[in-house]
Amino acid sequence: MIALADCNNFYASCERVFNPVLNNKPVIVLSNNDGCVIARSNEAKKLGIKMGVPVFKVRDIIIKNNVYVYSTNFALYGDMSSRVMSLLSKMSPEIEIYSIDEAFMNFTGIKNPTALALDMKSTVKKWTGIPISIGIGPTKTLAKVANYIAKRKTNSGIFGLFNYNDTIHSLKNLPISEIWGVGSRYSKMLYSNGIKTAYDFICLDKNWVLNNMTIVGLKTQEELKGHKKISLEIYKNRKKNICTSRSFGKKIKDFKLIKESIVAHATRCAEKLRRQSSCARYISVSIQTNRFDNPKSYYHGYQSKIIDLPTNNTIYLVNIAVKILESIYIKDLEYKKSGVIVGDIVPANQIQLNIFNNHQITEKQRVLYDAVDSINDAMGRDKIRLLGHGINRKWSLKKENLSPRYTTDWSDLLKIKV
DNA sequence: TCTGGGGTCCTAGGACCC
DNA sequence: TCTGGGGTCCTAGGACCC
Repeated sequence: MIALADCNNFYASCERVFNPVLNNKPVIVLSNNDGCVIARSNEAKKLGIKMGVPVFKVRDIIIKNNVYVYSTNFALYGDMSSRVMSLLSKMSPEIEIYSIDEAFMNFTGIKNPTALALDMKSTVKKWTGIPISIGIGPTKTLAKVANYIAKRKTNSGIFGLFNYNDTIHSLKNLPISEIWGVGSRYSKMLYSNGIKTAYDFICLDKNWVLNNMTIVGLKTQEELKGHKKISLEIYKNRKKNICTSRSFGKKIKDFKLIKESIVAHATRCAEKLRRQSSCARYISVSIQTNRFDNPKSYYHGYQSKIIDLPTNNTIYLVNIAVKILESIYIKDLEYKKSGVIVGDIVPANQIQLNIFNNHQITEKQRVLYDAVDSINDAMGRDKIRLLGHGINRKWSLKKENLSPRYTTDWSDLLKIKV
């Protein structure tokens, strides 16, 4: 048996933990740049605020109903997440942390899975203040189905698919679009073929699924039938790509400002590489105009380069990134977004040395980067940075409704009146 | 006026090799 | 006029996830 624990309305719940005024009130959290709605409390969902909707489209609802609005505060959410995950992993050591607010756990051999799940739920609530739901099933995909039901149709927040009849009954009531692994494209395709529920889907011929939805779709179908095809990944693997990108606060033409953003993104990528002790062999830079403007004039310039020797050297990566930027930048366009991706990542200690290259981090540079990284960890991001990074970050984003970093910054500790 | 940011996996097709 | 058969590697694009 596999269990899936999922934090309810995670970001909104994090805001609530430190501000009880928000209890029972509609709360939403916005994406970077205060652009879209990316989390909603149940009360906000009831008001009809949809996931991913641009804020300006629901402004009237927000004002009319006194919806509490927050900018993203990832320092807070990341810290709350690691508290929740550490509690769960104590109670169930075989755990795969799947996302910031979800974890799969191996419940094989557990005599009373429901009791364990209830215990987890109350422990997490007591120690962190975060409400969670847990679904249990024979496969990951069925655990997802169970979690879906736990959230919507139970009071306890716990639901298990333990036998055949329950499972069939649940699948008959599950819309095809809610299946893990079936997104908007496949839902549309399946729907137009008369497939409306998860049950309809498992009745389909295997070959038809393979031909129309590749091996990935077939795995999903098998998992829904109770056959394990997606295994629990307990051991953290290094990321295969690392991406840093942002929309600008406003449209930008000026090469200098765009360059500053690319320097900042490449710097961040190098930091992320060093944090996981790895090096990248490939780097890609992209710049885009606003894709919501006239589609004919939309420009998305991107280009990648193979690095001859894998590296996590900030200065080297920044230099390549800027060179790539120079070759994709077109004058007089108004840019809205830029990004840097590094990939083909290898562990730093497994690099084949090459005497003709000298951008490998030397001992001296390693000491330098260790110092820079630890100062920035302690004092705040970018306290020490390359000059090309810019001073004002004029390209940077809007964050108008930011909550304090209650758990990660001394100056933002919650104040209690005595 | 205002539209997120980070990932994964699979496939088809082209370049190249013998 | 006739024009093989087997590989590998890389990239772009498309699907998905939270």
